[in-house]
Amino acid sequence: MELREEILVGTMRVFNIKGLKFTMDDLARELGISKKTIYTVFDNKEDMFLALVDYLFDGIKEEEAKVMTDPNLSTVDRIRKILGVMPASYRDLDLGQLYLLKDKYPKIYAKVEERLENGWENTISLIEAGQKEGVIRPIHIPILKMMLEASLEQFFRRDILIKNRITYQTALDEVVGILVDGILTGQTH
Amino acid sequence: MELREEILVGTMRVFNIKGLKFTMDDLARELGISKKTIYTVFDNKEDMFLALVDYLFDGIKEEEAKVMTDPNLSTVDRIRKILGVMPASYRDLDLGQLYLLKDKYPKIYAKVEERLENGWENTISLIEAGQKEGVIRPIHIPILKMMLEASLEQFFRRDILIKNRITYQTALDEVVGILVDGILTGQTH
DNA sequence: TGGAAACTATTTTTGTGCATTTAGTTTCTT
DNA sequence: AAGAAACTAAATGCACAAAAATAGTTTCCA
Repeated sequence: MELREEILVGTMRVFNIKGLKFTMDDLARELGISKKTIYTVFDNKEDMFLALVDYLFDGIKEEEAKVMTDPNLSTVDRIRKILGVMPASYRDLDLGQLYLLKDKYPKIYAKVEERLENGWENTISLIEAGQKEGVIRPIHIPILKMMLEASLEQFFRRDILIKNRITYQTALDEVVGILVDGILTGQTH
Repeated sequence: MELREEILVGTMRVFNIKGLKFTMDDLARELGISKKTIYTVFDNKEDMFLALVDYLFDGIKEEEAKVMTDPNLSTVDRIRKILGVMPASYRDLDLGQLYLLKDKYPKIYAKVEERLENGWENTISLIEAGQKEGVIRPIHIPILKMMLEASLEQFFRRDILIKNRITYQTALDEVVGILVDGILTGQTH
């Protein structure tokens, strides 16, 4: 792994351990390199964060592209899979936490916001396709989007998963399942 | 309407206008009565809040009782209706806001927490009944609970409803609809 | 009886100086 | 070329006092 990527991955690690208030010294210690080396790659902390956001979302886009181009999947299959892609990457880094950087790093906040918004383009086009096919009910897509995002947020904010002994993956699968299938049985697919 | 109830309803109004930082002077002005009169009914502000919480939840319980005892409804009908009862009362007062009183009025926080928890007893028993009947899939009820609560919270926190020109009632119906039916068409009920 | 308004004891908020922390640089060393 | 460590300027946090706001009481008046 190249140095640049190593630093970004290390940033995620130290971010998850120390929270959003990690210092560049923390990061250097975590990586076992000196700050000087970090600053040979990135001009400043903000640039590093911005690169991290792109790195994360590019990974998501890549996974989404796989789902979109897989010829063996139906539209509904694709929706079911793609609804899990973005949330899955939350395991690497709680993107919601980045929102707390709003005051200190407004640029980062704007970038996360923008990429979270654009990150739904594939999903939206799939749902619209599904609606044209007649397999998806006419719903307000922003509401569905909001329900998924809000549910994810709760996984981190409250200790609901720990309390109920549910793993993140199980919970995520169930949330997507409820959104797609609802809670009723006896469906015709 | 008796004085006590008038004060509680006025508290909701002023709470929704001024936010959680309304003063007793604000309330007296809103009601067109003097503080003295308020203090003839309630010993202090905290007691008034506690009474308000009970007032709200008693209203919810009442609506729920109607749903539970209506002999014309199936279990699924009941679930669909009862999932809307608690959220509907959020229109009167954003209960989520009361959570912010945690530091200043821990007693109120505890009461809201306790009543929100107990408020799910009817819903839980209905879902369990539905699961026994085989009409509801085996899901983790806490996750469903969390999804509804998290979605509601978003209605108030973000301006998503205004942005998309969706009324609260429409959004609420759609959230409940998605939770119960999912987003797929072609279900057998 | 109840409203208006003045009053007071507490709380809450605000501003400020001081100590600490931290981003980014520089120096020295291997 | 890269690490360790010292360094600086700026940001942040904190203690504490002054100022403002507010809960609850009291007085007076219609």
